[in-house]
Amino acid sequence: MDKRKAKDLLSEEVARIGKAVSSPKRLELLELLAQGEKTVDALAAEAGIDIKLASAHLKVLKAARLVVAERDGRFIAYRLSGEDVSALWVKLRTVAEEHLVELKVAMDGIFSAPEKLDAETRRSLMSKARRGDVVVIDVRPAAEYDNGHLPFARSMPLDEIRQRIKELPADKDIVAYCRGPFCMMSAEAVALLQEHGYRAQKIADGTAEWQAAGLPLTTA
Amino acid sequence: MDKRKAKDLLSEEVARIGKAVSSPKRLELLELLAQGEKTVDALAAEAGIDIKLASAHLKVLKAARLVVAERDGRFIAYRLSGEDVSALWVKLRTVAEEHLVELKVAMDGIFSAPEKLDAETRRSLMSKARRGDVVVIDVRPAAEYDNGHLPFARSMPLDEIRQRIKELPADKDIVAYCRGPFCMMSAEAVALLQEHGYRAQKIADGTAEWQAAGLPLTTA
DNA sequence: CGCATATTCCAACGAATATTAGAATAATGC
DNA sequence: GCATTATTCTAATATTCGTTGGAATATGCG
Repeated sequence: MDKRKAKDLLSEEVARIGKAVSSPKRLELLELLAQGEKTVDALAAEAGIDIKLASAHLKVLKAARLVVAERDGRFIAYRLSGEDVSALWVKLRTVAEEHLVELKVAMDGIFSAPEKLDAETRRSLMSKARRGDVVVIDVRPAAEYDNGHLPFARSMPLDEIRQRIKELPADKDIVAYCRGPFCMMSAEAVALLQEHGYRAQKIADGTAEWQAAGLPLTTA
Repeated sequence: MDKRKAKDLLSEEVARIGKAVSSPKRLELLELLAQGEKTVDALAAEAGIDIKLASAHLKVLKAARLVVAERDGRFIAYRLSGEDVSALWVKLRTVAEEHLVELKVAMDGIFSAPEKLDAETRRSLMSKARRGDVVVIDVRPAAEYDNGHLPFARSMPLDEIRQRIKELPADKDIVAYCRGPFCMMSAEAVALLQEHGYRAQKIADGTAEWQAAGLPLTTA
């Protein structure tokens, strides 16, 4: 029967996407690229791998059309080929979080307070932020903030908080977010702020999670 | 820095899900399981592979916690471990459909009319079905229909259509669906109905797509 | 108990993959 | 044009994965 061959062909094509997301390193690259366009250089440095290896992995992602490359002067910038790729990364991660006990255990060991958000919490956070009852800070590097951020959030990169801490109101609740549930920057920011007497907490959402929940981002 | 190790650990866990969905055969098994619980036997037969191989692939899926097995008498029935797994399959497929030119070409070669649905089309289909202006038929095996089906749809398995064709109204539009965009049953059903003078068309959605679009199923 | 059926386990092979090192390419700036 | 920087390509390695065949396990039935 020829139906078999047709079906195999279709499954094989989808498996190209599956293969692309079957490597830990590539998933980390996707998470980074979900924050915006980045050079091979920057990706390798942030993922803690050799540039050659990063290049090889990016080639695989490109072959699966999950990312596109564009030369920008001497550098080559990679970016996700669409919003749906970011959503796929979120879906993979949430399925893993839901079903893999090992991942739950690992996360409990790394993050003291998970702070997962549901639709209602997200909504109430936004109305509080709109009224100014809480200050939402984006602790990622400024370039990532510029690429898109939560509504009403202000940029306060982790490595600038020490110097700029005076800019934050001491009498208000501060909510920090970063790249998502696997990112440790918001936790560090919260620790730093609490040391200085601020009422700070983190949320697990990053821009990818926010967008996957159907909520809009602000692109400055 | 220890952050690296933590991050690697988290990525590795998610990659377990990625690895599980990196094989064409396993994806096909997931598509089948999205239609409901099935035995190893049935899965192997429908996927066109050896039982041993099916068992091996199911073991991988089970290790990634995407499926759960339960012994039922002499048989072992597998089922998806959650609705989110079905949604992951849909997401993988839609990303592939969106970005892989090769897949688009392959689908154009296999299916003459794609009939993708958007939110508005789905809504209008349902109101027409509710009013009885169209007859929605589920051409999958009866067991899959029983496991969950589109609202207002009636079961009319592909291999029973010939005998039961008189049950269908000749003066109404008939809309057939099956397991999803990769499934060929609805196309065959439509061809058969049109041969007999019925006004029939297919839609790409299966129950997984319907559910992933946020719409409810009916479980008989 | 012993036989039939359904499924898994084990071993083995070739194919595909991740990683590293070294050479090659491509654009920039003097 | 030449050195510099960023990236990719090629080749080589160890490892993992898909697949198949044969043995083992578990359940139901007479």
